Amino acid sequence: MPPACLNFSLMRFSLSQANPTMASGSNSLMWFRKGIRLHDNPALEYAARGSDFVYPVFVIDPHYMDPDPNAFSPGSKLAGLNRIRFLLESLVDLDFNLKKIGSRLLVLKGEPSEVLSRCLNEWRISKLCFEFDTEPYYQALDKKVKNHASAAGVEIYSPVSHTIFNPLDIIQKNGGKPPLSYQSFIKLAGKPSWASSHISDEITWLPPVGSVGNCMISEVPSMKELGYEDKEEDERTPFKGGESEALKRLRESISNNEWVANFEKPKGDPSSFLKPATTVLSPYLKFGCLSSRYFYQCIQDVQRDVKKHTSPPVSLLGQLLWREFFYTVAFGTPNFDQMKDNKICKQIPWKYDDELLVAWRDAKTGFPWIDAIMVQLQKWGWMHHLARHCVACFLTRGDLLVHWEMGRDVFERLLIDSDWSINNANWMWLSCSSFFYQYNRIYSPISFGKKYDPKGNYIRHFLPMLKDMPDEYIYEPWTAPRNVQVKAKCIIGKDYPKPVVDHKSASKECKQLFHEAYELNKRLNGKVNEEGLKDLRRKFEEVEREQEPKSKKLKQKLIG
DNA sequence: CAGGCGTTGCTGGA
DNA sequence: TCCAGCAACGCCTG
Repeated sequence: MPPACLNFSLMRFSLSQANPTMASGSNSLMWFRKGIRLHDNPALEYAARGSDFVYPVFVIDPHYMDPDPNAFSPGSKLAGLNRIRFLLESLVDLDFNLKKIGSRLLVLKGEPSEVLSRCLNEWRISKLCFEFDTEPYYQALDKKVKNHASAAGVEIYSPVSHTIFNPLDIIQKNGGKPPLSYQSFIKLAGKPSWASSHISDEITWLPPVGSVGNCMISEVPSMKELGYEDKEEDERTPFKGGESEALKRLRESISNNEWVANFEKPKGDPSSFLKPATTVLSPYLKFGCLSSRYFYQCIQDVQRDVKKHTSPPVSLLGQLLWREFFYTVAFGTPNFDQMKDNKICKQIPWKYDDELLVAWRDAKTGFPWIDAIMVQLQKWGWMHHLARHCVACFLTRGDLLVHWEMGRDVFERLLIDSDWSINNANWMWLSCSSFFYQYNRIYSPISFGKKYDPKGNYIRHFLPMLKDMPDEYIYEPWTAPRNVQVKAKCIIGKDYPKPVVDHKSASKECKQLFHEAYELNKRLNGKVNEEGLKDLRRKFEEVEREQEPKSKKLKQKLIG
């Protein structure tokens, strides 16, 4: 069981007391996974306390980092290039910052639990320290590692520091079940125990790294050394990984008191890409380059200085609490990343349609607003939150009825900030599978973007083939007369695809399907089996066939 | 068991 | 910029 939320007073004194002359003959291993930072890092501070030598380790898991030529985009089996590069940049920065305080990062390669077992043995480690992690992958891995370590008599310290609250505390407070709404989460969570005190400053000293013996250690590898072709000329994410970059970004964001105080998430402009409407601190929180607790305190300091400010859920602080909420539900819900056997997930007869999925994934839906967002995802690994809503809604409950798990996989791979708990939660939210159920509220792939960017600058940037399309057709280029298409050097159906569905009829069908699927879920109290879903899908396909001639005619008319 | 409420819908009108 | 009307869900609270 993870220890309860941190005692910050302990952390404040920890380093000054870690005096090398008082050495007790112990070696510590600090295992970095997330939490790639020196500030507010209780596991690292504990490792430093009273140790002769501290071995800061990062293990490169080939499963996560080796190139996979069969993946749909360049990268490994699980991550696209942007996120792999972001991670390497974060590690280089960590190594740099460790070197400034007399240490360094030791990079090893292999299955993490095997690598660590060897290290514990070779370096005669007495304390193994690593941040507690709620993800199923780490839960399983950490169990293995803890078993190895305990058998070898190694002390384990695994504090909760990736989140502000300990998800386990919240779940216990709620009678063993995670809260299912933001408001009930807020009530349960209250204020962090350390809200009125200040968390510790950055570490200024670490015990040296001991002899590495026979363990194969290296510097942080480059993309090339990992086997990736990393062409400079490719458009890549403008966001650079690392703690230094995170703190710089944080300071820039919070230096504008008024902006912090008036932040209202739903009012941001998703089409603003040169100057994003949000902080873009999410990738740094994901990898723990930025401490969520430090961020929380910084926002609080700003709010104390201003007359009035926005409140959760829309405020900046509210965004951090969304993260906490989703981490808590994800930790307390078995099979959180799937529809089947997931108690909080509505059972919907989704399609497993590869053609539709690929059209969406590869920015070929024929809806410029949707496709531009998907190009930004591929190139930058980041889009505004509302842009994510639009494409997720379009793929699932709004238009295509493709399974949310298929969209989730694409986001998980390509986003630099993809986070297991938050990504799955948001896909369930947007697909009306959990948390949010108003399936009649559908984002229009045409008019939603128009509200913010009537001239279509965002579309023109990410879809250059449409750059000369007149404003009045930029969101619906298939309605442009032939001569306009010729003049814009963009023939619809040749230079840019025709729309993959007619939004009006597709969204109407989606609402009908959801009406029936919800009814079935209600009647069976959520226990819908595969047979039930099949029936529903069959029934619905009949409706689709009946409506097809009509919608085909309409489509033809639209396309001309 | 009913009523209030929910981070971010759309259209059309003032 | 704000509003009503649209159609209407489940969760939480009393």
